[in-house]
Amino acid sequence: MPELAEVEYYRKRWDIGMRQRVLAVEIHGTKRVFRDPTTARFVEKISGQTLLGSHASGKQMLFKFSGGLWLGVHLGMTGTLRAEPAGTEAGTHDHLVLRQRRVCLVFSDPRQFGRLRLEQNAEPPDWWTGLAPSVLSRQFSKERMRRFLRRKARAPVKSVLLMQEQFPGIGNWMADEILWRGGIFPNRRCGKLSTKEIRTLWRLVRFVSRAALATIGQDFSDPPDTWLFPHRWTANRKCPRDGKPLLRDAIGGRTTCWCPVCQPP
DNA sequence: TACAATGTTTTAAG
DNA sequence: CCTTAAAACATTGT
Repeated sequence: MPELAEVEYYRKRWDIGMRQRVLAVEIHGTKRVFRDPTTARFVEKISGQTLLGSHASGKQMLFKFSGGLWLGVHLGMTGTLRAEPAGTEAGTHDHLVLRQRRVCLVFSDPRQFGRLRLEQNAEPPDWWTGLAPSVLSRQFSKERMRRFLRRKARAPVKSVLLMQEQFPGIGNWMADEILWRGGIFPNRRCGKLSTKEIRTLWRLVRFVSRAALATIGQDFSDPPDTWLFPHRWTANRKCPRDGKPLLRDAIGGRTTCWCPVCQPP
């Protein structure tokens, strides 16, 4: 589920534990979310340390603890973060629980496509500092995006929007939203996009990201009904622009929803 | 029952 | 070496 704005929302769930010491750590250490050996081995080191900061970059999160500990969190498809009253028992899919005096901070992930990592260092880990710049930053220039699309000339634009190396935080629903707004058929090859369409895409990547952060990212509220978002999974899917039935099919290996009128092949 | 689910990584093929 | 497609991962819900 989590894309850019959902990740931001979940990141803030742990704010309540900021500057508070972690008294105990509970894990489901054999689960796939602990696939990095160092994390599984050292995660109990968080015990006794204090949560000092949190950051989100695309779909990645990094939590800073005293003692030079950095906890990396990726939510995969079904991961969530939440805070519960102290003493709450861990549920089946609560793979990491950080117990503090007043609350416990929980990472939960039924499908376990998510990932936890832990490093100890004075500086943030390399995997974090090497992440692609935010689509809302100045570094995400039209020129940079154009070069990327040219490199992916034979791939469907839908697949390319999901590539985190260029579009950090964009996921399945955001990609569909961007293409629907731009009137671009999701299976179009990137090399065939016009200069005008590329400019439109650039603008919409930023617009949808910004607007999603302002709604979902704040309080998990749905974007307005004028968006594709609330319509794309409903039984009787209709385009909010023209009322025509929305189509659904796998494009680039992912279920894609589009309007055949707004987004002709 | 069988398939699909807002994601990434690995593997294989071109 | 580069790009692209497909399978794999683990669980739940329709």
